[in-house]
Amino acid sequence: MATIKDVARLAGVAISTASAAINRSAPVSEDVIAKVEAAVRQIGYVPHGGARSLRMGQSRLIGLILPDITNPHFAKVAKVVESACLEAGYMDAVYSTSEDDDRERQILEMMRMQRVAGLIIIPTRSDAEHGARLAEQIHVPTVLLDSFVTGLPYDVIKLDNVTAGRLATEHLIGLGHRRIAVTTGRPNIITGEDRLRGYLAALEAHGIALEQRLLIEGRFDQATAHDATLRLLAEPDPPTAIFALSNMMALGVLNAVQEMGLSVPADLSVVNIDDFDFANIMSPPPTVVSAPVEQMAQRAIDTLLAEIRSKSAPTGKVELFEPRLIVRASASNLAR
Amino acid sequence: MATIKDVARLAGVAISTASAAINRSAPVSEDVIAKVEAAVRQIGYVPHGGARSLRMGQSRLIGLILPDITNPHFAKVAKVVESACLEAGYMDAVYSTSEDDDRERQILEMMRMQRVAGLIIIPTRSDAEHGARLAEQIHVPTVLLDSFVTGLPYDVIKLDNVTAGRLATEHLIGLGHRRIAVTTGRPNIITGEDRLRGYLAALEAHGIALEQRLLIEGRFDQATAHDATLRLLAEPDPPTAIFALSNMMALGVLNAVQEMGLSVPADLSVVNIDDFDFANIMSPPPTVVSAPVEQMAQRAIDTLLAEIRSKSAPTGKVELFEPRLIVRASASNLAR
DNA sequence: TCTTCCGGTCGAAACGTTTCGTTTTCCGGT
DNA sequence: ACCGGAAAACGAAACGTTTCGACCGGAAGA
Repeated sequence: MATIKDVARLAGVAISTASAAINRSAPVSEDVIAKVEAAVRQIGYVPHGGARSLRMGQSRLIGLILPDITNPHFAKVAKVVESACLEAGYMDAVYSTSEDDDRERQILEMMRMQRVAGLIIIPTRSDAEHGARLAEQIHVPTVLLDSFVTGLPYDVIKLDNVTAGRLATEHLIGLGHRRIAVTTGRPNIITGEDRLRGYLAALEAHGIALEQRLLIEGRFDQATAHDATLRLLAEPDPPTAIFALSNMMALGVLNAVQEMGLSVPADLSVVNIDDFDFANIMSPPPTVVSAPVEQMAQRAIDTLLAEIRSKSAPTGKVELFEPRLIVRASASNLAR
Repeated sequence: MATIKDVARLAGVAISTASAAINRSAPVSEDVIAKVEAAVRQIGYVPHGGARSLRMGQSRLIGLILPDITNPHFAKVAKVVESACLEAGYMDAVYSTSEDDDRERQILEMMRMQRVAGLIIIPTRSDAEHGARLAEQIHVPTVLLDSFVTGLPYDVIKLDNVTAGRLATEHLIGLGHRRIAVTTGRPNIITGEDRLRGYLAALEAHGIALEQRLLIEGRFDQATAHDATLRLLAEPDPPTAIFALSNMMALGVLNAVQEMGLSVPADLSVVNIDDFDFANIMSPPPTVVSAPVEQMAQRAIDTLLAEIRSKSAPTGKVELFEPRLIVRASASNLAR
């Protein structure tokens, strides 16, 4: 395969000159640039990324670590990041942790092996212990997306989850609901905790007592939300509404209701966080609290790129994005 | 950062011995292995991927190039490939072409720069010209997924698209439909062409004349299918059924029908290829022809890995997977 | 006219691995 | 006690870049 040596020989210049011409990293005369570029095209030269990263101490690779690429929410993030990277001359390596700590560790190790220039992480857990472990393994500019990990000095981009939780809950309360169940994620995931906090705040603001049985601990996935819904609706005095903390959990709830031969919103009102692309062909079109995913992702990659380029230390700033309530048809006035 | 040199010094052995111990690439005594591994752990040594790829001529990276990671169909492929790679000690770099030739070219160049060990491609086009261009840029083991590109010697894994098209169409015909529109992809995408071929075969087998106006050329996306549906349904003598060639196009059709205040399947029957995860909460639950995406992706990465390991030339074999008709509620008997 | 400086070019070193040919060590057989 | 040979360990070269100091010639300033 063609190397820069071949280019240099063909162009009749020194290797270092060819390098300078290709990268515009030092003054080179016009005609030499022309000759070098011609040579590059002629032999189809493509720089060796490995050699480059060896010499320069870091590669033009950016790592994106998220829970599950299969979730449309995260797929959107991946797409935005990819585009931005490509534009900036970087590649990105996307990895799904599947919410598994070991896997996250393994991925982080591969990232390190590739000497990635920077990292965007949506971590599996937000507790301090996990944060410490992460910090130990990470030695490059990093931006935390969606989730804040206590004790880590990195920049954070996330939704105002407390407000999101409050918005959803208050909408249901405004509709007359009092027994509102909520499907949460595992503890130690700040996203979930904050949304729950918003829920609790709304309840309290309206003088509604919290019922522990209505708090369902899941794993942000479809299955647990599905099962919990089945169980909850079979109880005496079932909830009249469910607030699902994520898109996947909402799908689980909706499925369960449908399986039981009940219907939304007649038998149960549902609100969730995260919009769906295909919302208008769902039955019913869901009322949701949506997050500006793409903008957040864009901000994350912009921040990271800036940090990489400026070689500046992370500011440790937390940037909040505002959620928005979109009223459709999955939540209705409580019939009495 | 720690290098293998540090490991060697700490373990009290030569660099080459440390390397052999780490990679098990040459006989090393038990106690030396133990010492080296201890040293690795102690200083947190992680090999430098770039240096490795420089020396070995290829990296432990596998490229996955697909149309759009945001499409759940492709996201599934990405997930399967990622898992398999990780298991085999590889990393994968996923890229979306957005059906753009230039972008595909740019991605391919980055892949080459990284000296990827292999490639899985779902190409944007299937014509010979494009194939030639591709072949020119690719110099590593490659597997073509979903799509066959004429003139390329690589292994191919794909759905039996002709049968898929026939299955869908025959189901509609069996329901009494005669005016069946079909939303296709751009020409030169073999996937679409084959599915269309199945449609035509089914029509012919049942003695139904083809109406050109019912052939809608799209780009496998939601928007074109949406617009076409709007137009088609406004015509005199509109189709009673639509066969959507992809999941995204089906979404477009469904949206359009819903917008017009009509309903599926009462006013229009719809069948499409590719199932939806959330099928049972769609209204109506769609009748589809589904493809075993995950199995196909697994087969693709297995084939690629085998090829990389054995350093054998590609067999150029085309492997077909069978589609399956799943009858739900979006297609019904034609009321007369 | 002599010096200074700068744009342009060059050569060589260094980055961290793996690999291959060579040397050392150790063992069993005579 | 010695030899032969296999197993284990070693040292050095090579992979393809970028970067840095050195060099050269010509223009500008004295």
